[in-house]
Amino acid sequence: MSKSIAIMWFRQDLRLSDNPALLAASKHENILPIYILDDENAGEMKMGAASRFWLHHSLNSLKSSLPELCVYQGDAIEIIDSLSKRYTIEAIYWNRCYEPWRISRDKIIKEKMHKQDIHVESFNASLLWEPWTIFKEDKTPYKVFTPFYRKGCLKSTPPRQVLPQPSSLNGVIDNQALTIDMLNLLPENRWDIELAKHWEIGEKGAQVALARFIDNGLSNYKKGRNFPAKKHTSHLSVHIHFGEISVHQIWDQIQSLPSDDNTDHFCSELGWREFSYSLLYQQPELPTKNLQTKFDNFPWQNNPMLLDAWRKGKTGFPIVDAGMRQLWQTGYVHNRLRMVVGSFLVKNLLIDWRYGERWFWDCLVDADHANNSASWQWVAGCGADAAPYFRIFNPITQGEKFDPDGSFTKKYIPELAHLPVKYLFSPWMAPSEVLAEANVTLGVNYPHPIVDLKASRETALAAFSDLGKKEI
DNA sequence: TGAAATGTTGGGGCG
DNA sequence: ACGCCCCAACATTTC
Repeated sequence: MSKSIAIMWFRQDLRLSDNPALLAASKHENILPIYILDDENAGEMKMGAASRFWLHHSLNSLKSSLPELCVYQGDAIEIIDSLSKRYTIEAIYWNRCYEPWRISRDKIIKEKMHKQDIHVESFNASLLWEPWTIFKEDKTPYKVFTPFYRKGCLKSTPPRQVLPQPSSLNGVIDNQALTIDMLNLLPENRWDIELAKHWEIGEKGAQVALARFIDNGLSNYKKGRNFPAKKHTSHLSVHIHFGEISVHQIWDQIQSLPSDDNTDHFCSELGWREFSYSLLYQQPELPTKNLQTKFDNFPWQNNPMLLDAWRKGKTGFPIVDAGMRQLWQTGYVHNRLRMVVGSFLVKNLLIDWRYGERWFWDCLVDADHANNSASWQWVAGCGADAAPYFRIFNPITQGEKFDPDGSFTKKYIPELAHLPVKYLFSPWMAPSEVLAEANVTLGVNYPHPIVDLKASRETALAAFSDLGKKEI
């Protein structure tokens, strides 16, 4: 007789606290905690390189806090099937994920297990409000953020209570499981070593990040969040994405503080995440298809040279390059700069937002399908409740406004470190003696601007305006 | 969660 | 003293 077990299937919930599926599994005598790297079902949506690096460390962190963690690689449907043949399974527990490919895969597994009379139970661990519960009065989903959040979420049933960590867990080892190292999640040329220095990965790191944010960042969040050189953003996105901390835990702690503009604003940012998930749930093709179909006719240029310069942070526009180099060096970009570099790619370079989405997907440690695709559609102007297409960021003005002393830009572009702030965001305007004094030679140690700001802006606006005419 | 173009106002220099 | 012009500074409109 094979051993009788309950399976706790970890996915995007790599934590012990406030983990509903784990708590349910902990009532069983013998638990097999598993993680499956399922690139097969993910297909094009499989995790990018930066995410894999994070996953590697997060799994190790999780494993060290559990009696055991068994990892597998491949089609989750087959792997769970095979487990069901080798063990007597009392139950399978997991927390819900919302990517379309996972929803359809999980549905198949659920049906298969039901046929074998195996109890399968899924829980909500990563959204404050389930996307199928928030609708307008006419029963259709919200398409505008503010009413979605204010009338939909805030007026709905409050988020569930935070759950305690299981008091005890009896882990079982499956000798056919792989080791975490065998998943090959780390890159061959070890850029991950430098990246790792910027982060504390795992459940403990997530709690530290939240505490640090509440102590230092939150008090001036609303204004401070716009300045990349300041430390007023939470840096929680990646921990939330991997479920090292739950939004319920965050919401709960912030709501327990005296309410003000800063706490409200931060909570509304969590609301944007809910909104993105709602959009993805209602529109599974969000990552690839313009929500506003008139953008299907947009005359993208998709010039590979320009795309390459953007990726490498060599556009000749210092605030853009600083953002893109921050992405490459740390796996993260400050929110203000995500908007700046996004606007620049789509509107000044006329490159399809999907190229930006793919690059971010590969480079961001917090790459998240719902957030990434909803945000790129927002920047491009083709999404729901999107920034209007004519809102084109001026990288000079944005630099001057949001990095006024130039410290952020100079950190990531050391070759401009000696340039006076007056010319830092537009080095091509600097008199030649100023450039010489600062040891800057355009075209040699820092690029000439790859486009003309004014002309490219006008081209983009004209292309967009044509779109409107075709529609009619 | 823009920016540029255009419009308006009011203080000060100047004939 | 007065009108005229210039032009910041701010407001509104347009893309």
